[in-house]
Amino acid sequence: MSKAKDKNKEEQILNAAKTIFQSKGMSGARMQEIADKAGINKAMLHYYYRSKQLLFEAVFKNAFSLLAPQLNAILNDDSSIEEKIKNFTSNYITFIIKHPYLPNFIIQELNRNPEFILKLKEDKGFPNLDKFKIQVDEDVKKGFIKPISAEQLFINILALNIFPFVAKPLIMAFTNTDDKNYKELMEDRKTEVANFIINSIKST
Amino acid sequence: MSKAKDKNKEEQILNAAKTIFQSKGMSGARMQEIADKAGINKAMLHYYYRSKQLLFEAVFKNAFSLLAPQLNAILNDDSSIEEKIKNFTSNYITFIIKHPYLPNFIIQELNRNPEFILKLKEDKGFPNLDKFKIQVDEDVKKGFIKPISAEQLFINILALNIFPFVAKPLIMAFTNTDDKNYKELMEDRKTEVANFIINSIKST
DNA sequence: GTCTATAGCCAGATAGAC
DNA sequence: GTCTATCTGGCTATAGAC
Repeated sequence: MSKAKDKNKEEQILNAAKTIFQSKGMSGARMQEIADKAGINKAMLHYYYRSKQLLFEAVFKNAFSLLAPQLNAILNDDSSIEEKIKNFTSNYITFIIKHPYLPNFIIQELNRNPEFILKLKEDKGFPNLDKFKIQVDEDVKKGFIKPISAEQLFINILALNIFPFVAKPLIMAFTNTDDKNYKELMEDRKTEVANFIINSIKST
Repeated sequence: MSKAKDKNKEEQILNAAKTIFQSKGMSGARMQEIADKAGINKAMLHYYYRSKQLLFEAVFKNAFSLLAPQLNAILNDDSSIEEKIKNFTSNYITFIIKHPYLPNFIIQELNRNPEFILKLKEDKGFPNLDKFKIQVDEDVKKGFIKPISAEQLFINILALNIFPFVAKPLIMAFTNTDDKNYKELMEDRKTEVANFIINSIKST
């Protein structure tokens, strides 16, 4: 039974489904478990969402729609590269600390089902590198930053921000930290990551 | 039916199981599918490995034991930080291009089953940061590299190397690349990533 | 060791009463 | 809209012949 103030049943179900799907994946999740968590009957899941597959897709799209605006922020606003990196890193890590299962869920299910991405790409609002690419290329040309392709820089930014959450158990094991220490590491990264990137690309 | 020259049935099964488990995960994999791929009867899987769970654990340990030595290389050899980063990046990316499902598989199943890591940590040969930490701290103290904690540096190295493979579908979608372009991007990273890291940390 | 047949269970989906 | 009961199929695992 999730938080009391879900307006309607549909939302109540969606929230329960989110929790279960995000922690167990499509194939590991059980409709019964979702029903229990939502505090309703299993038959109602089918009444509202018809099938497990459709319920899953609703959850997935919802999850992705939370993430996409975060990316668009870095790609499409008008600030300098350096500011973009600082803002994105700090905002993104703050955001993920609140939704820790999100990136792993999306990555996981896209790997199982790469054709999903085609549907997502149709939506306007799907992150697009065009503007960012122009900006990076210009800054390189003007000598503001060291030569780097926009694609590689973008991959690096994503990697440094997202990976530590996706690989949490691995990282905790390697660095021999408990949950509290891990949290501190991630807090530090809100500024560390931006510095790391900017140090690397800025011209000397 | 996998490559003809599996010495014995056990290995033949293990190889088939590896393929299926790595692409579908524990809960998504079907024993029948593994049997088909191995070209043998479903009952034989149980004869050799008793249960799906045990077969899975065999595959998982096997996968992890491929990855661990790669990490130990960077953590425990005697070269300089800069050389370590260069060697690791180039070797690791070469290695993963050959085993693309590996990191995702390990990360995925550890997230579902964080207690797995406890068993792995018991093995000697489990990657350990102690030596790397001493080296980084000394280099920082001597002013060879900019101040950074060994843990954060290690996380960054892992992130930049591993993430692009884990998030392949996402990255292909964002950068609008096909399989061929993606491969080129990854090839470039064999040197790009090391440069990116070294640029960031080396003293000016 | 290898195979066929089947036990036994569990999960998604639906019928139908209320 | 909501619930109970049940159908149906698929999956792991094993019994048992060879």
